[in-house]
Amino acid sequence: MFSKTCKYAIRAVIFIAHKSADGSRVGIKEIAKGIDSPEHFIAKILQDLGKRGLVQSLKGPNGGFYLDEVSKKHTLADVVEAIDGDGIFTGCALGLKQCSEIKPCPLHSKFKTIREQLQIMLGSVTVENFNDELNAGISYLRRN
Amino acid sequence: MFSKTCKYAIRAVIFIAHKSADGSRVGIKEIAKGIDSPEHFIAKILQDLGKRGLVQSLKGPNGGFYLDEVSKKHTLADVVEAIDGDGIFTGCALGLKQCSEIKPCPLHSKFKTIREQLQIMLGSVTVENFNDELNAGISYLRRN
DNA sequence: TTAATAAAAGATATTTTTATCTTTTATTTT
DNA sequence: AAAATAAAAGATAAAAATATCTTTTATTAA
Ligand code: FES
Ligand code: FES
Repeated sequence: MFSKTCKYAIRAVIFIAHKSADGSRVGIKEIAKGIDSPEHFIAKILQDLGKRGLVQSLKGPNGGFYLDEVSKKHTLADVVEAIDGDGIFTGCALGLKQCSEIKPCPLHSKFKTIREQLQIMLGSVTVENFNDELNAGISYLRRN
Repeated sequence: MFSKTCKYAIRAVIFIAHKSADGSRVGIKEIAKGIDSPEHFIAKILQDLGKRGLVQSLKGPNGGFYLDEVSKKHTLADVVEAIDGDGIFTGCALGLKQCSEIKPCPLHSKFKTIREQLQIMLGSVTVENFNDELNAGISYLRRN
């Protein structure tokens, strides 16, 4: 569904939203531990998300990653698109060069419905939407 | 969504079902052209599907690939599972080691619905289901 | 203003996926 | 039986994804 990179990215932004909700910043080590990802790898991913304006960061002591008011409101669809591109929302299920109504693949009509539902679902939740349930221990960003 | 290998595989089995519906066999070159895939690569994939009993083949003149009565009835879910495994049907959207109700990721409940719909959709169509529409030129297995 | 901290940037390495090429085996036709 | 055909098998290669390591830059605190 999503690339491994994208899964890490989603977990990371949700984690940052959660941990920096009080205005503080979260370091890369804490993030890596919190979402169970390779430290240097998630660093690269966040660097990329930073360039795209999906996360903010500060260097030096007390530095780390955080989200400004705009970033908090980004949807998971934004994150997915930033990392994996829009192929998942627009591409052909069977890999035809072009998904289209005019010359559709055999799966087109049935697949389209599901693809749209995925897009609606991801577009309807912001990265900060999960803060409460993470606090309450109702959902998790890592497993043992 | 699916690996490139899996997309080729699905297109190939649908193509074979279509072309061998009359009891004949289809050669690897015709398949590769018909679904616009690298010839040697789809050969490897079909070799694999052959071992798993999802396609049949015969060597020598008039040889090629075909589907027996059982194979024709296999669903696209069977093909996907043979190539990509069941991760798409059972795995966590965010890559947690285990998808579960007890310690779910933030996306679990919403994602589960979509994952199930995908499984139902793929499980409800057999590889031969598309023969008529392919004949009628209503759907396609390649684009220019 | 020096030392410590933490991310950014750059370089390299490993693994997995995708693709290609060659040789062998099975089958059929002549 | 020999020649031709076509897939199976094996070996190699290229590309992409994932992961790690090192150096640099920015920021803060002592
Ligand atoms: S053409 Fe394949 S999904 Fe639209
Ligand atoms: S735990 Fe993530 S989808 Fe079920």
